[in-house]
Amino acid sequence: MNKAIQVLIDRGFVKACTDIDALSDLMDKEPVTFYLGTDPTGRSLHIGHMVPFFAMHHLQENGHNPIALVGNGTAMIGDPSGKTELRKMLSQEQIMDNSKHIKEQLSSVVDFSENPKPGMGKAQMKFNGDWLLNLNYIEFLRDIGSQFSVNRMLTFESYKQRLERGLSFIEFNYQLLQSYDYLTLYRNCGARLQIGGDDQWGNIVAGTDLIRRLDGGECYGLTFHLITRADGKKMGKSEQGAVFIDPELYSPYDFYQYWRNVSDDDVIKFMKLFTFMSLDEIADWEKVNINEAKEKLAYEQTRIIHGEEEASKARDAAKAAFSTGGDKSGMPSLEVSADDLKKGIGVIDLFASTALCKTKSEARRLITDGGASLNGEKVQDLELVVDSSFVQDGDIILRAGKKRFFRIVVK
RNA sequence: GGAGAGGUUCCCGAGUGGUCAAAGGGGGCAGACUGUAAAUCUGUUAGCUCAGCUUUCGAAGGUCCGAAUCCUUCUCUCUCCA
Repeated sequence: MNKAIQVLIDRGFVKACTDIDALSDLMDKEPVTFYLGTDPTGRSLHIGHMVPFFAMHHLQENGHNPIALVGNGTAMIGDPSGKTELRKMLSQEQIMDNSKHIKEQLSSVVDFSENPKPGMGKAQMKFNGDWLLNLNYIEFLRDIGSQFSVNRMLTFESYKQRLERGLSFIEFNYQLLQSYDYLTLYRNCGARLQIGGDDQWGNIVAGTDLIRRLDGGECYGLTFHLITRADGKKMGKSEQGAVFIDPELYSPYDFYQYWRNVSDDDVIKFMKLFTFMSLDEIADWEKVNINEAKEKLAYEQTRIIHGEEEASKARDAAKAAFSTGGDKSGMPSLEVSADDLKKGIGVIDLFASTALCKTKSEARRLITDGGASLNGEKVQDLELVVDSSFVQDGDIILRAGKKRFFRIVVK
């Protein structure tokens, strides 16, 4: 088996391949240009999106050339695969704005530099709007549409669910557009492989079929497991919503905490998928205390996404919160002026002004339930007024429940 | 175009004139137990100036002392027919 593919198999990525032996031979023979598409439907990617990009990283490291395709064209349509409902229509401006963010975010995992290190593949980024947005409808139907059998499409697993709940024609076209992407990248960039999550299987196979029919070219598809957590929840979803890559939407501290709190059963699996640690190193972590392994996982993952400095800050802040010592500065915080504090702030207002509680009712409830603490002391009184006398070492530490901390910094 | 069904609080889903801020489940939050894990049990889950008040049941009007529940118009979704 080809080395690059073996890496992906060993790390637990691979779910299915159109022809793994043929693909392996091809990759042994020459560097392969491969692509992965993402539709910019949100302002930020979340960690669930990242699995195939980590795979892309490993393939690049082994000398193959990635194309990150940003679907600013397909984002106008919406992919029905794996979804139960029609995607909300996005405006062109939103999509372009999203695309910009995504480009930056991918750089943490994939090296887009002009001159990558020797032995590494050269990566590029493409936008499918470049060829999709100005398509001529009639021409497209004649050239591409004629190659697709509706009967066959209807048998695809990805449409089954939607056939029951309703599928609009616009989404039914998605597969044709994604196939056309593949065809275009095959023709213009020599792409021979498309990778993606397993929900993309149908779309990917449709693409290889199209290329074979029109150009007689042999191309491949490789899909990865859709990652689920041991508790059955969707990867990348936290209680608050998606775990975004963008630090504005999801702070590095919370990001670190997300990984710090994964289930025992997921730790090793996630190390393989979401870090660049070698398999040998991971095997060593398997032997040590599971809690330390979680810390390592959280640190590594945060380092990759947010950088060394943020990762250390997040780790120190977590230490400060959960044990003693450590630098608290990475903890989510809010500045309050010394004057305001002198006057005193009601506990309810104080909690409600932080990310700990969204509303005053929620703050009231939290205190009533006995889940709120100030500097480690449980808040008993709803009427309590917090003033300067509560300040210790320049700040006040609020806590909701056992593990949500917030720092009030006096200015 | 015709016929029918339906849009309920974060989600699913009850509710057909007052006892409805709305059953039940899921999810979330909190408490107990723990290892910042899982499982389990308990409480809680619209907002606020919180034993009171205000805004919610697709939208806008109307009937009534009183509507999520009745009427009118609009709108969206689904199913069947052409």
